[in-house]
Amino acid sequence: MSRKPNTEARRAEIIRALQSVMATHGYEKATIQAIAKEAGLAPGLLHYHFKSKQEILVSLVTSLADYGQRRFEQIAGKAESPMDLLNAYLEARVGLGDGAAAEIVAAWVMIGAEAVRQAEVREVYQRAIATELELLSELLANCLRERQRVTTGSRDLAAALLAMMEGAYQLASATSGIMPVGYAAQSALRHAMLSIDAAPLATAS
Amino acid sequence: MSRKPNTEARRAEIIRALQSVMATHGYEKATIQAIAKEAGLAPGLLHYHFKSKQEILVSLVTSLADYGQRRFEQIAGKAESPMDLLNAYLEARVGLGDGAAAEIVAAWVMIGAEAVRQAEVREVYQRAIATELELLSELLANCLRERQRVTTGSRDLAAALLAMMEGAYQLASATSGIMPVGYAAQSALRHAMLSIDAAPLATAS
Amino acid sequence: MSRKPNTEARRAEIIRALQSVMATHGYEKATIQAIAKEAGLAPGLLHYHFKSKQEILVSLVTSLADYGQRRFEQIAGKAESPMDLLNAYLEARVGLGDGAAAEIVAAWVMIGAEAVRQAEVREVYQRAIATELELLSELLANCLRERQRVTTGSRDLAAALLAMMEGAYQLASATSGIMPVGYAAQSALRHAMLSIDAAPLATAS
Amino acid sequence: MSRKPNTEARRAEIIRALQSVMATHGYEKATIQAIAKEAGLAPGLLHYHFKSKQEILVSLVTSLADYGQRRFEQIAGKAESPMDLLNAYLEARVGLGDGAAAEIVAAWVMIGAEAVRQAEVREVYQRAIATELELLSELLANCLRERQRVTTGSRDLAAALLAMMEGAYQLASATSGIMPVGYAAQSALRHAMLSIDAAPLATAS
DNA sequence: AATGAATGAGCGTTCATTCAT
DNA sequence: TATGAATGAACGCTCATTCAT
Repeated sequence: MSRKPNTEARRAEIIRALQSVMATHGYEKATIQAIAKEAGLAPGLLHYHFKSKQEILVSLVTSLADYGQRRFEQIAGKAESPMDLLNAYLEARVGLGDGAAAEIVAAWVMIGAEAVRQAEVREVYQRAIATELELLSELLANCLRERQRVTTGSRDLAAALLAMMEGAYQLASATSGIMPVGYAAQSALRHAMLSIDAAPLATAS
Repeated sequence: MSRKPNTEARRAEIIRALQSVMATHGYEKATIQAIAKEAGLAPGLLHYHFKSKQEILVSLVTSLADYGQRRFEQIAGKAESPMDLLNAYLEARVGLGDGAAAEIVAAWVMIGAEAVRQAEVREVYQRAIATELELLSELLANCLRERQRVTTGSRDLAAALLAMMEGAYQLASATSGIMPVGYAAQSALRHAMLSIDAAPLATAS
Repeated sequence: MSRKPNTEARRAEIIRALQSVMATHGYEKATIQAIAKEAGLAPGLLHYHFKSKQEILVSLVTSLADYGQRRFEQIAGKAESPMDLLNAYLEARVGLGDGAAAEIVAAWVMIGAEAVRQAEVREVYQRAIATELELLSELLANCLRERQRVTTGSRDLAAALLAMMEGAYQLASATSGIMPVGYAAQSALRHAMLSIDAAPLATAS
Repeated sequence: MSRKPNTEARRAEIIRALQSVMATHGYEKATIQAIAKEAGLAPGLLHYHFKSKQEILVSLVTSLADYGQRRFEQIAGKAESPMDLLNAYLEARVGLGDGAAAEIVAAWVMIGAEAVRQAEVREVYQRAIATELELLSELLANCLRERQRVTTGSRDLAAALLAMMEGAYQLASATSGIMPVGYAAQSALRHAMLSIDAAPLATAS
């Protein structure tokens, strides 16, 4: 007899709507009214499901981080070698082709800017970045190990690749023609391979 | 009899104040009141010297682009070889150490986000990025030529390096410890050198 | 469950408040704050029900035009002869006696001035005037026909009478004693009757 | 040795500039900056020659009233009969053909609206209207006397004609095609003549 | 759960007026 | 006289948030 709570579904709709509006209008101009309209909901409902506008943003950040994780795991399922896994990761991050991806990428750029100025957003953003860094670092280390190289430089290399991907997001969103997102995957992979090959051989201890 | 115009000086002060406030609060929260306070001016005066808040932002973008240009030329003056020049460029872009640099870097990240959503900002941002790309591309081509390599990949390599630097700006501003800006210069240089060495030799035709 | 919309009622209140404030302070000085206070509403609410201040003004113009129309129809209901109808019209337009009328008249004068400088207001103002002109023209033609006169001059006469009424509004609002509004009805009627009598007889064809 | 004061010339320029700007933008939007630009003067200079913006407006009203007076006297110079004089008056008031006239007419409409809400403007506006009324009344009385009619109705008739002219200004400024200013002169003259002819004969006492 | 009206602080911008030069 | 920078109050408008229904 009790009503079935649909809070989780509603929250997801709202988060999704914020992502969509943020992609083109930024966070400040993503008004509650605009998000509600995008989601097809009454404005008042948003504050029923979320305490504040910032809470929607924070939820979006974790939501996007989770989405990236799932996407990688999905693509990685088919991979067998460490190199395949690395490739799968880069593909999951920057090898996005369709329109929905452009929205996600633009939204992520906006999130990055908000992370600079909002401590609460920064916290969850940082956590997401740190997780990425760790994952990528591990993937690179595995590649290095496979080729009998020392793994000391894997974290620095991961940071460089991460920066390249984030920068590609930015350039892809704010310019046209100069740097398509998809192109970044190749660049990153090439950089990774060059660096792996250039790494010193691990001596048997 | 008549009063001397001081518009140029005032405009510079205001632009500088916007940069400072944007670095920590973003563009939307960089209110006219806040900028005026930072500049030590009356709020109304800002609209005497600028038509709109957006005009201040656009001026800041070109101002920062010019600053980068001058900084490179200054550092490049001492350089002799193509490799030195490349190094000087990367140093000018990401080898910033002092506090003022962090402000510039953070402001540039905010500008990048605004470029996504404001056409007028995007235009001038794009122009700045294109100029950088061309310059860096030329520097890389010179390095390639010096080592008798084909220069076909120089533009793609330049784009990758540019993305890496922009991404480093973002990560440096929004996270701590993960990726210091200064570190990006080394990464970029290493990537450049690896790529140059890996480029095929130019055959005498 | 859901709340009932009350937009139409609120819009009417706001329009009414604008009319009241405009009558004594003009359009520019009829600030959103002042209108809100007059209506007993929070200032922000005005922009919830209207997109802009100008939209309130445009709504007021059509509202007043409609009111005039209704007022005429009401008075005209008792009329029987063409001359009675003409009299009813003039009465409805300028034979206003009570205090509410003075407010309407003054507001209309302000609207006239705004129509000169705001294209959007001019458009709806012009439409209202054109409707009046057509109606008055028809009423005059009927009077002329009843007396077997040619109706060729009816439109010019209508324009002259309309001008006289608008001018009476202006003089009644801006001066005291020189031209009471109510007096204009008599003048206009006299002018109409003289003109009708002076019109040439329609010859049987 | 002493500098030749040019205050009067400057004041005239400023008044003229206000008239020009008011005609299209109204009084509130006729900013000091805009008036100064129209006059080709520095903004600060306006408050050197006038105490306030309102003082410029008041000066404009008297200036326009004087201009009308001079214009009538000029045209009236050639007139011989009372009827010629009446005709000359109406011609001077509404028989304006060129472009400068449209500006004056529109400015006068704006002044009329300001007179409703500003006591100080109303005062001088009222004085101008009263002068007009007296003059027109006298002209009509002369026409009536010439035809041996009683002059009792001359003032009421004058008021009606004045209203018609003011209304014609309004309609000519805010609408197009419905009522050209120039047309009002004929209407008014016809109305005057009909009324004069209809006035009862003065009996020899 | 859901609606949509209501609130009021704060935004960018305008502008009459003042004033140092 | 003349200039143009400077001031600050007030404007129309936006918007996150609250709340009665």
